[in-house]
Amino acid sequence: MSRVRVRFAPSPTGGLHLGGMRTVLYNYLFAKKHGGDFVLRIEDTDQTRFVAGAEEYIFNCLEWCGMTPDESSRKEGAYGPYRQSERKAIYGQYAEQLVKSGHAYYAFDTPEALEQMRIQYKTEKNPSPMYDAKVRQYMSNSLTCSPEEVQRLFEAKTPYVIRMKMPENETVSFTDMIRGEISFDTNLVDDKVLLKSDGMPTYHLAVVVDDYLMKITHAFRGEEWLPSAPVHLLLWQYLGWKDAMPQWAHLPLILKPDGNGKLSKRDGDRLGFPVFAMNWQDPKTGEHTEGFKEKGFLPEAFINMLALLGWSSGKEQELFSIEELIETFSIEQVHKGGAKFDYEKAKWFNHCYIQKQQNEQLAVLMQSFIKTEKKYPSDYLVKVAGLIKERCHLLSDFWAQGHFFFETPAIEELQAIKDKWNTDKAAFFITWTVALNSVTDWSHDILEQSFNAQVVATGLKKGEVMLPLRIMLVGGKYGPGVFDIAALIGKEETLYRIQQVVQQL
RNA sequence: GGCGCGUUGGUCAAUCGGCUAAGACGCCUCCCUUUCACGGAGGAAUGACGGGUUCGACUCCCGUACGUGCUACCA
Repeated sequence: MSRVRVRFAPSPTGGLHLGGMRTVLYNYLFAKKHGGDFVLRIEDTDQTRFVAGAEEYIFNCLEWCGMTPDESSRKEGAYGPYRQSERKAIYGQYAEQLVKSGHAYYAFDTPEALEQMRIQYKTEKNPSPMYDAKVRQYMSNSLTCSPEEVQRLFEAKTPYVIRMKMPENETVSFTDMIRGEISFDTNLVDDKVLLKSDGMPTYHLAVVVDDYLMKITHAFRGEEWLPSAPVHLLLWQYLGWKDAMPQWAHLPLILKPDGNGKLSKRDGDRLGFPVFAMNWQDPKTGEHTEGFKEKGFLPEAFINMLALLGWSSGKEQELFSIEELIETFSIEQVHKGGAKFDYEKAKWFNHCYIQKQQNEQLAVLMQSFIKTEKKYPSDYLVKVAGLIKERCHLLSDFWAQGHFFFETPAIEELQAIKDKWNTDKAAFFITWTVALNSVTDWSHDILEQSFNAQVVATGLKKGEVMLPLRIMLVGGKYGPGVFDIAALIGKEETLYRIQQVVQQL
């Protein structure tokens, strides 16, 4: 069998969403598992939808996840160029070849004529008429015009497209790697435009030609492409490449968490979670969309979560390293049905990966979330990371969970102390801070011993003074052990915080 | 409307004719922790519906319903 070659073929039109990233992942895993090549091909045949920066953005997203293509516009292999706009000259000849063999024809219909046709043939039973075998005989094309007329139109530089001539009464079928046997009736498929009037191919011609020329062996794409599969199948056949056709797999959709339908950027905005892999700013509207990366996701967690959204290994294991995914993944085990995206579960994955992460690395990752000007030594950050990591689902939780390591906190829960405050407690803290003043070995154990001794000496219950102490140091009822916190923030700051609060009571 | 595809707890899902239907997320209770979290122990919650086939069906077949995708000189 020939070397496995797969491709991810996005249009550079905007942010890369979950569905797109998952398509990349499955392609990548499949390629690596079979020792094949992972190709990135930019499908920029629609010049009206071109968005500046979108291609670079795609590269950035793949890089963040460590899924670098083996061949791409940045790393030319033997099958370039990898940008369809730069391959424009290639497609025309194949379209012409199809015209010669009788599988395609020139069509001169203006946009107005097409619209007119759709209105004319529209009925209640057929709300969207197709340019098909019946309709094409009433349109302006090389099937209805005489050769002389066609010649005249060419000479007059009349804009034209090349349309595929769909056969009548045929059944086209193929085996999808996920869904099995699928078949279509050609009477229900229209004469797709293959080559546009600007000389650019449409997706239909371009995928087939490029997949052939790039020797793609397996083609994975979203389920939304299923209805046009017969067009592609026939093209492979008419171009005489049937034996080289890749195996197809149509991936299920990723659905919105509530209600029904395909997950869209809007849902993320509405429900408060990212949909794009990384931050994306639309150059035209200036609209900014937060990505998983900037939201505080670790790429390993993001990938793990994505892999299991529509695929299952069949085992109980849920945490997979990229190597394990490559080892375990199989396209046949991808589900047929769409999966609703669950942000809570996504955060759970991230939480797991944060726990696995070394404190040293976490400290570096968390740095961008510190909101104070002051710089802290890295070993301080490492200690903080170790103390609060288990409370974080996102890297961005770092601040909410550990801000008091970097600033004197506002006392949110002052009332909780006030309610049960009395002179005994006030005396406790005053005498304890005095005792603390002479402590030289400022460590967790010493602090705890000192505190316990003071509790015994005053006859108070430990719990009565523990909670106030926590609130004095943290501002609220949360966070790591109080003596850990005190030990880390240091003597001066600890005493300062206690005194500040005691004064307010 | 037509065509395609899909349908196991709230969500992700296991099962490839033997089910008293795994597991995970989330939720609830309890334990641990004089905070929160982590961890531990429990709990509630599932085969869209109707027909077949079969000793036996969540698993196979057929209908129905529902959902979703497509139906552009967009991908």
